[in-house]
Amino acid sequence: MAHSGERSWGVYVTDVVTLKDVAAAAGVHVSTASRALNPETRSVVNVNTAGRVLEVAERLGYRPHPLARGLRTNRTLTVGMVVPDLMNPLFPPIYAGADAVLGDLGYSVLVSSDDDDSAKARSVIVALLERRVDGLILASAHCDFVIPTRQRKVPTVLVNRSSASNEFPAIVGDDHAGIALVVRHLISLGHTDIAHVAGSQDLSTGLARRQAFVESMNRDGLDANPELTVEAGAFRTEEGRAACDHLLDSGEDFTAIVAANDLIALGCYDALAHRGISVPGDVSVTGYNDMTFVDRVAPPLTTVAVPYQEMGGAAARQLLDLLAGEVGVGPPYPPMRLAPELVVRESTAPPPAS
Amino acid sequence: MAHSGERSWGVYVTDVVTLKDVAAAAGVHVSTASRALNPETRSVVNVNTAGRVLEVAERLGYRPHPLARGLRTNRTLTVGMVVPDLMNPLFPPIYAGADAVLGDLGYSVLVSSDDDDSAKARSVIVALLERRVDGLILASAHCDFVIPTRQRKVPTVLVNRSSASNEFPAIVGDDHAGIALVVRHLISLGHTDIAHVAGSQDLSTGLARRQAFVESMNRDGLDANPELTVEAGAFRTEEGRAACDHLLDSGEDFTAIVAANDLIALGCYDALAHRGISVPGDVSVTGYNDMTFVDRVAPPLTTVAVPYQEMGGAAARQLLDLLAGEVGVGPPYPPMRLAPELVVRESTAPPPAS
DNA sequence: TGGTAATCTGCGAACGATTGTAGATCCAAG
DNA sequence: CTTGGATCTACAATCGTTCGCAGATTACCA
Repeated sequence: MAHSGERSWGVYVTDVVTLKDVAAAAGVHVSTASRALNPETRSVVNVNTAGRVLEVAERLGYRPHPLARGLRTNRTLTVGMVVPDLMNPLFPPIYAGADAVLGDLGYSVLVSSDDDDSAKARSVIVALLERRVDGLILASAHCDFVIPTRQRKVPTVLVNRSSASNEFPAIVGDDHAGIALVVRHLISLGHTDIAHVAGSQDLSTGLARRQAFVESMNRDGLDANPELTVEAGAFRTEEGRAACDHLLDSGEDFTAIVAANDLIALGCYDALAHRGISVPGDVSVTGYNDMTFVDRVAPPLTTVAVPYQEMGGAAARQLLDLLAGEVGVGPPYPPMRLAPELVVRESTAPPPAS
Repeated sequence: MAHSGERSWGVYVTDVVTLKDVAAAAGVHVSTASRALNPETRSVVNVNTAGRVLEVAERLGYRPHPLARGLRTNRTLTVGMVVPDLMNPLFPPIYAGADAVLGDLGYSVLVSSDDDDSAKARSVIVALLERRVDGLILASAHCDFVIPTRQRKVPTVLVNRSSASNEFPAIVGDDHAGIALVVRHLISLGHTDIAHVAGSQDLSTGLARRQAFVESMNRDGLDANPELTVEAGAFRTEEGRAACDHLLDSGEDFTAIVAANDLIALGCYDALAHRGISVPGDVSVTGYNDMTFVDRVAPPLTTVAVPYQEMGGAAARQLLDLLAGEVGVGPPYPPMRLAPELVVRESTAPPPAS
C-alpha cells in the first residue's frame, strides 16, 4: 500500500496510505488505530498507544478515505444547495456564506442550478439525494412539490424563501422592514403619491414586498392607492419596463416608484427615460437588493442592501443544528428574518414643486 | 432492507433499495444483478435475466450507492473546481459551462474559492484531493507551486489561465485577438495616441493583454509609446483609477485608453470625470470582459465579450478526455484560445478635432 | 454416447473504514 | 491462591459495490 513515496514539503507523501498501514506501522490492530484516531473513542485506548498511533499517522500523512468512512457511517459530509441560477449575483454570496461555515466543519457544498424550472428542480434534488448528501439548502423557488417525498428524511433548510407551511426552517431577508425603510425614506423626502412595481406574485419575495408596501403606506397614514401598484411578471428589467409603462399609461399621478428589486427599478429607468421623465427630478425610484454596479448606473440607485452572505451562513448553522439532531423544537419553524439596510444614492430626491 | 415504503409519484419508493434487494427480487445473485445493470458487462449475462433484473431494478427504484461504488472502483464521479472568488461575476459562467457538460455524464462539480490567497489555494486543492475528486479544473491564479506535488496523478486542466510550462491543458480567452479588436476599433475611429492601463503583471491575463497591446499597435504601424502604458496593481476599480491618475499626471497626450478589464476602465471613468474630461468626447475608453451592467453605466462601455461559459464547457470536455485516458498527446499542451467578440457601445468615439 | 467448447451464473474476496463483542492482561481484595 | 473488576486490545462483521474465478448448464460435433 504505502510505497513509492515522493519527497515534497519535507514530508514523505505516499500515493495513498490507509488505516491498515498506520496500524501496521504502529504495531496495533486497525480497529485500535481507528479508535485512537477518532477523538470520540480515543479515551478507550491506552494513552501511550494512542499517542503512538497519532504520531505514526501524522508521519505517514494518513487521511481517512471519505468513501469508506461514509459507506460505513452513512454520512458523506456533503450538503447540497439548490439555487435558481448561480449567474444571478444574489446567489454566490449565499453560497459563500454557507460554504464558509460548513467548510470549517469539514463539509463540502454541492451546488446545483435549476434554471427556475420545476422539472429541473426536481431532478437536481433527486440527483443530490442519490449522492447521499447529508442535508439540503434550498434557495430555489420551485421545489414545494418535491419536498413531501423522499427528502422528508433529509434535514433541509430554506434560504431567501419560505414555505407557507413553515415545514422547514427558513432564513429570509426581512422584506417588511426593507420596504418600510424605503417608504419612510420617500415619505421623509416629502412624497405622498408613491407607486409600487411589484415582482412576480408567485414568489414569496414578490408577495411579501407587495404586502409590505401597502402596510407601510397605511401605517404611515398614506392610503396606498391600488391603482398605483402594478405587477411585473418577473424580476427582470424588461418586465419592469413594461409594468412601468402600464403605470404611466394609466394616467395616475405619482412622484416616486418603489420597485420590487433592482432589475425592475432599472426597467423603470428605461420606461421613464423613454418618455423624457427625469430621475430623480420628476420621479424618484428605489430598488431592492443593492446588486453590484447599481451604484454606477445613471443615476446611482437608492436601494436596500440585503445581507445575503449572512443569510447563507445562518442557513448553514441552522442546518448544522438539524444535523446534530437538535430535536428541540421541530416544525413549524417560524422563518428567521435578517435585517436589511437602506442605501441612499441619487435616484431619490424631494418631489418636484407642483 | 427494502421495507417501509411510501407511495408517491405512483411508484413504491423505499428508503433505500440495494443491489441485494434487486438480486433477491429477481432471483439471481448480486453479482449477476450487478453485471446486468452495468451496460459494459451486460452482454455476459443472459438476455432474459438481464431484462428481468433491469425491470425489477426499475420497479424497485434501485439507485447504486455512490460511495460503495466509488470505494470499489476508486472513482467518485466528482471533479473539483478552484476559482479565486465565486462572487466575481467572471466565474459563475465558467462554472455553469463546466457543470453543464460534466453533469450530463453524471459528474458533480465541487467548487472552492481560494480568495486569491496562495495558502488557501493549496489547502483547498488538498481538501479536494482528499475528497478523492477524479479531476481538477483550476481557474485560480495561485496554484503553481502545488501542482508539482501529489496532484500529478490527478487529471487537471486550467481555465482562464495558463501555466508557463504548458504542463496542463489550458482553455483561455484569446487576449491577443481581443486586444487587437479594440485597438483596431480605436484606430478605425481615427485614434493614434492610445494609452494602456495594464492589469497586474503577475497574472497571465495581465501580461498577455499588455503584450498584445504593444504588438497590435506596432502591427498597425503606430509605435506604442512606452510612456502611455501604466500598470494597475490589481484588476480593480480603485487601482484603475490610481493608474489613470498617474497617466494624466505624466502630461503625455492621448485620446484613448485601452483598459485591461472593465473594472479598471470604470476606474478610468472616475479619474477622468474627476478632472472634467469627458468620455468619449475628450478621450475614449475600452474595457475587457463585458461584465454584467457595464452596458448601463454612463457612458455604456465599449468592451470585449469573452465566452466564459464556452470556456468552462471546453475545459470540462478536455478534462473528460483526460479522464477517459486519452493518452494521446501528453504534455506539453498548447493552450486552447477561444475567440472573443468586440462590443461597441458609447464610450468610444472619434478623437476630438484638435 | 462421450468429449469439448461456449455460454451463463454463483461464490467470495476485495475496497477502507467503524464498531459490537469477546478475550487478554493486570491489580487488588477476599 | 482465587476471584472480580478494570482496562485495554484483537477479532470479525458490516456498509454496497465490482470483478476474477470456478462451476454448471447447454449445445454441438465426432
